[in-house]
Amino acid sequence: MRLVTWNINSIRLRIDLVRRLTSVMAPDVLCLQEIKVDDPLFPLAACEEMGYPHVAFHGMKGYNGVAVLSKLPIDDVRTPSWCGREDRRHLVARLANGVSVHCLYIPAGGDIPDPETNDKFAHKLDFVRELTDWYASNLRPTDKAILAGDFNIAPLENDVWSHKQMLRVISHTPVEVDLLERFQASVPFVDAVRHFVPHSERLYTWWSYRSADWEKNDRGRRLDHVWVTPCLAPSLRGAMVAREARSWVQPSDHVPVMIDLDL
DNA sequence: ATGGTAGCGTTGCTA
Repeated sequence: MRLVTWNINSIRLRIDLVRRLTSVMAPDVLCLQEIKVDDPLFPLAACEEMGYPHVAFHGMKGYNGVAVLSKLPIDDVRTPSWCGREDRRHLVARLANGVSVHCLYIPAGGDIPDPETNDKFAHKLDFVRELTDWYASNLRPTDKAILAGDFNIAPLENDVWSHKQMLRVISHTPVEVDLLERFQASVPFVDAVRHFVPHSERLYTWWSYRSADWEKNDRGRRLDHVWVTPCLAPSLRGAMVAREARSWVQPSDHVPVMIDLDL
């Protein structure tokens, strides 16, 4: 089974890029974040035409929103919400092969890395704490589950272009990296991409729209992740970050992340 | 220290 996750930054504006991705990579399951569309306007027919008859989506007008496109039947869909908000950042699709796919979009957290003065950062930290508690009590290491999405946190030194300069920049601050590590340890999850790419190797999935010449400067961050439960780790066969998608016409600022499993 | 771009949907919010 091949799974790809991608923060698409508007599924309607970039539906042709979704088409390009699915024809090039042919995932069995595609997790999308920031679809930025209310459910009645979701491009369901286009997804079906691409070969994904099973689609679950949970969107809202203008912001956020997540979707799972699948070639395999989806037996059950859940859309948890956190911190008392209806943010539409989380969708759990149970596939007919017994694997649960958890599509997740963790809040970015704003600019100032202080939860006392920045409500968005406080929300991000609370969001991860609530996820940690929920997964610790609801998911076991023997459950077949994949957690994929834009986590908006780059945990490792080589997940950012400059560890030292990023320590005070939201996405790489010690407090959120520590919370993400606790979250990962709660099940515990296996980082399916770093399973194949050594920690000593730089790896990014996001480059800001604001930086000119992103490719030359390469000031990226690894914000997008795929984690699997321990029982799926022996089935992992490969992982890849589709960096070339950042050069596509009118690209997302995130690129697709892929894993292959032999179930 | 600052500002840079993009999307949504109307002009400010979010990333």
